[in-house]
Amino acid sequence: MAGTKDKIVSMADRLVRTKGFNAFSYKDISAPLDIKNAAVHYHFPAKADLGIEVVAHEIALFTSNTGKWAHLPEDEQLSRLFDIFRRYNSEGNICLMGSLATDFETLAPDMQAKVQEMGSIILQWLTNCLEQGRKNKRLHFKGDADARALMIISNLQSSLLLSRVMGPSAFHRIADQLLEDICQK
Amino acid sequence: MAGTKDKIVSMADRLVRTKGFNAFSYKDISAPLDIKNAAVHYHFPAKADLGIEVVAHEIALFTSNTGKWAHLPEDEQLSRLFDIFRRYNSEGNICLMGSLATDFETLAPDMQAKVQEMGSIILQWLTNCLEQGRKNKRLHFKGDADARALMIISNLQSSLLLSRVMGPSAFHRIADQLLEDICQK
DNA sequence: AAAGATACTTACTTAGTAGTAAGTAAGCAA
DNA sequence: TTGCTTACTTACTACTAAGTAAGTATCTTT
Repeated sequence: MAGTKDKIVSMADRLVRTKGFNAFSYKDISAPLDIKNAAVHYHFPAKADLGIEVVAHEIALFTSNTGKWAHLPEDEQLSRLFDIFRRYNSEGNICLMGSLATDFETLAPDMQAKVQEMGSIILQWLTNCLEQGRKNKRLHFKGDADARALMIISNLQSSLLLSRVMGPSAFHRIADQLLEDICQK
Repeated sequence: MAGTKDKIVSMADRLVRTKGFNAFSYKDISAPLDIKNAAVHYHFPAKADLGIEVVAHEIALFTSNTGKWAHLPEDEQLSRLFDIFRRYNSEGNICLMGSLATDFETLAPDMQAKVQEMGSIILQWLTNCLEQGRKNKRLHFKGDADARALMIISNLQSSLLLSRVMGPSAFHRIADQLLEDICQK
């Protein structure tokens, strides 16, 4: 039996990705879970506490996933990352970074720090993956690996946003071209 | 004498780019302009009316700019587009599309339509610019011009978001790599 | 000078928001 | 059995949001 606390975090995650952090309220969480507003405050006194938990959960998930892929060739690892975003897209979700970066200036300092931590972790992993992949001749790109990592993350993030406005095919067209650019050459 | 209405739109534009559409209130506009809340409602009865005007203003600006560049070679036109984003970055602003795409699901239908219109106009221009540029051998890229246009817009948009979280150098590293990829080869 | 439009202000309503203080029911621990 | 903890609910405060109705000062037109 998944506890109330987990359900709240899961609900908040979904809401951040669909409506944005500033656009959802505790009522949006409490009503569907059939609990009271104050029950959410019991587990997460301030909204920032809930936001931090959502980000922490995402960091844990990312770390767990990339850990499982560690034995795979780099192009395959990259492909798994793309699959995650592909699923976000089909579910109408945007990525946490994309959503929270927009509202970044309005977030509490400790939540800002957590978002930055998430960014660093993702970028570090991707930079390493690209670097190793180029060494093993499985990936091909010009310039610094960390600049290229920034570009890829930026593209994945934003393609989900554009998909929402221009239709979901936008994501696939960007992702396919991106993979083609870097895997074959 | 710039009228109050223009000042309101300009203020709203800045607020959308810094805080997001859902995170600012009419008070954030009326207080700095030293007018009353209701004065903003006089010009823009509903918040969506103001949002639509902000987007319309951006469309007009974009059309005016690209019109002025029409005589330039395509790589130069592209470079001008990048300059605009470079200025956004140095001012700590994100682009309208990036900001409004995050909040897209929470926007009124007529405002959603206006955002989509803006997206179409920008993409159409960029696709055309890329296509012509490749024909004239001034730009070099693989695949469809409209997929590439999506990628570039997506990268520019999201690099501003990432800059906010990971530091402003993120934008420059992405933009420089992007231009290098497409101009020389 | 009179009538009307323009651009507001004053003063308000309605409907939310995050957050809290105090109480309670159920389970466990000594 | 008494006391403590967990996980809430009830009932609220303080505040902020968008939006409105009615009044006013200042131009503009006739």
